Amino acid sequence: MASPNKREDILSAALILFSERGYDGTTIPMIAERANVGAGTIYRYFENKEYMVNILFQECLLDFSESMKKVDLTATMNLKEKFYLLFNQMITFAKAKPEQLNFFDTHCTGYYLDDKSKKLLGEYLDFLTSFIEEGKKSGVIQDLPSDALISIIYGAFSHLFKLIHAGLIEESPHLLESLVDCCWNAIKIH
Amino acid sequence: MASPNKREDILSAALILFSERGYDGTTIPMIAERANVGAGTIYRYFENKEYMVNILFQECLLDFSESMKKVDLTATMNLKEKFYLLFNQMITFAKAKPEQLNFFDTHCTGYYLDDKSKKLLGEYLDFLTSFIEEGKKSGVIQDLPSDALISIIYGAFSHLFKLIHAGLIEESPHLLESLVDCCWNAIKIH
Amino acid sequence: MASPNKREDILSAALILFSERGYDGTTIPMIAERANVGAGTIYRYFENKEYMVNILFQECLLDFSESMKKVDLTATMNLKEKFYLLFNQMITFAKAKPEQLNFFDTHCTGYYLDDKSKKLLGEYLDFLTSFIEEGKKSGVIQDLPSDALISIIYGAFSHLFKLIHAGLIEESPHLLESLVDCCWNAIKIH
Amino acid sequence: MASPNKREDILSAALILFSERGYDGTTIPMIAERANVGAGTIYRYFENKEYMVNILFQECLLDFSESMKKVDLTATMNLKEKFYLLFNQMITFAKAKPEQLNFFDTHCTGYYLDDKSKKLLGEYLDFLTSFIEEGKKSGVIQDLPSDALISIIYGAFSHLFKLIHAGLIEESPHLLESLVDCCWNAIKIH
DNA sequence: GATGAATGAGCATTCATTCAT
DNA sequence: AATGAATGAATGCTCATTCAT
Repeated sequence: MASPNKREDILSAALILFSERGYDGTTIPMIAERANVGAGTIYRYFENKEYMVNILFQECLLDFSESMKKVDLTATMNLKEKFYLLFNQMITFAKAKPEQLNFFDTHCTGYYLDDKSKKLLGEYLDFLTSFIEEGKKSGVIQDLPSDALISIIYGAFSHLFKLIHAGLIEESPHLLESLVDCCWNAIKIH
Repeated sequence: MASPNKREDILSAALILFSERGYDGTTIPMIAERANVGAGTIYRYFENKEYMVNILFQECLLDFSESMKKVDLTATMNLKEKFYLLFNQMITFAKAKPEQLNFFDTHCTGYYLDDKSKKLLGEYLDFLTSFIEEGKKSGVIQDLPSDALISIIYGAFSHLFKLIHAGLIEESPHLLESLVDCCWNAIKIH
Repeated sequence: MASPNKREDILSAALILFSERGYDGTTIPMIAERANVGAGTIYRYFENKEYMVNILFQECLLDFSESMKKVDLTATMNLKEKFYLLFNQMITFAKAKPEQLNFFDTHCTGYYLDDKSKKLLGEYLDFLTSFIEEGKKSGVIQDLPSDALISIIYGAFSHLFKLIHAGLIEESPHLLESLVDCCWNAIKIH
Repeated sequence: MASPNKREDILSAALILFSERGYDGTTIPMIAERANVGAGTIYRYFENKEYMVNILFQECLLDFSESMKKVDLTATMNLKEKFYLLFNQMITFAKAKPEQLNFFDTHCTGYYLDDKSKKLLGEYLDFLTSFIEEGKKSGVIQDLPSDALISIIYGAFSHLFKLIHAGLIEESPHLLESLVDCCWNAIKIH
């Protein structure tokens, strides 16, 4: 009857509520109710609400970045091939865990993020940056600041998935295939 | 000494605070202090906090959409020319009123938005949609759902400006010119 | 209808409740109810509960020590005369403000007292000490540590008044006159 | 490894914590941690927190009063000799079990004391009273209410030991011998 | 019109107590 | 017998809102 893993129940509930209503718009009683635990139980697992968002943020980010780093980029591939593999991995993640993406997106600039969360975010961006730098060096990606290029691609990607997740846009294989093309066309040298 | 237009002072203060801390993370006393008015004064101008976000949202959106609709698109222009004009207008708006863009972006899916706000948002999207539809008909824009195309372009644009506004990316004329190209390349037929 | 001095109402209520139930046994709602104010109102006057006890403690102690320092000790008096004047002043205070004495007595070793409260307490004890020292030098008071002598006298005095205040012992002019004698006999050289 | 007597461990921990922080300032988890038992274990030995203070209070008081009643007062002694024996027994107890004295002192007026605790306290006071009455009859102790005289002596004694226990006054054989004299002088007929 | 003192509902958090293991 | 995870009532405190000035 009792769930064997209350910690996960709480994090799942928090993930969805934070995504829907934001950090300050979500109350501990809301999380407790959705997780089917008493309000006090939450404090057995998380020191306080702020620690909780940060842990959730870090777990989401690690999950996402590990998924990305898992992509097998062999040396013989050209950059476009690598880009497509990475981007498709991002799509795979977004389809599998839309709430995580949404949560990450809406909380990555929160005033409540602690140093560890910010550091982790920085590290992940560095990984993406180094990929883009490689493309610029080999002359296939436009010569714009790497963070700007990442921002453009990630913005397009995440905004689209936010609307898909909200049910405002219908997902289709064709759309997702085209999305990769769109993003590649946005940054490649013509 | 006293500001002649307290209503505007309040809205300006709210705009910035809502952008930085979100709706629920912003308190009426915070707004009152930043606007240099008493907390009670806010209730002379706005029925309550929820009405206030909605009015602010609607004013921002109207301001934005009027700015877009003001662009003079003469019949002789081709679609790319129109796109560039519209997009550059969006950039002009973003540079002039970065807080408004940021506020709009972070609040357009808020659970507290009322019907009027949602209706206005829909109308604005329709305007953009009809533009994209035109491009698809004339065979210069890819055959993807219009709202998806808008989402891609708007996502790229707004995410970049969010980072510029946060001081994480440096704005430059070259970057902004290239941004239009990127977005056009993302959706045009190659 | 509304009391003109809510701060005093709150402090009075807190004084009595803290005396009766201790710091931790007294809740903010209890204080609010007794003071006839809303619970939130208390926080307009006191940063938090801990600040409140400390302010109350300091005000009580200042009131008490000012009352003692007000006693006119002319140079021509001998030490016994001075002792009787001071002790009677203490009794006067105890009769006028029994709750203050009781509160002071039960809270002067509280773990929640801040540095300012402790400093004030130290200064007051120094005043008493210097009086006792004078008596020891002039050979009329026993040669024991001054703080021990103070403790003996104050202990006898405060314990008796605690029971009087609790209604367990009946106060009478004769008792109070005798109390001074008892205390003087306890410390004088025979 | 496990203590053979958890009940005593719990009472010892509670005694010290209640003395230092008061009844309401002490939590069950605090007691459990200090006693090296699980929080739930406490409820095997004590129905609830309130029963626990009362049992502790009663055990302390019985311990104290038995120690006092154990003093061998032979019929041939005069009252002063008896007083000195009794008082020195009190000092012996205070030196051996300072926490018990301190706990007793700070909790004997607690709102949470039940009828049994109050009855026991009354009985103990009656014992002391009858001793004082004897002295008054034989004309060596002043004619003041017995409970007042007890209060004066006990107040002086307990206050001094509170400060000794707190480390604010240094204990010395001379001080303790003098203390008896002080207290006797306070109440005897001169 | 403007204020900010006052309020109490509601928040994050703690803690006495229970109970499955 | 002993534990500590789980609970929810109750705490200290905040804040949207009201209203007397």
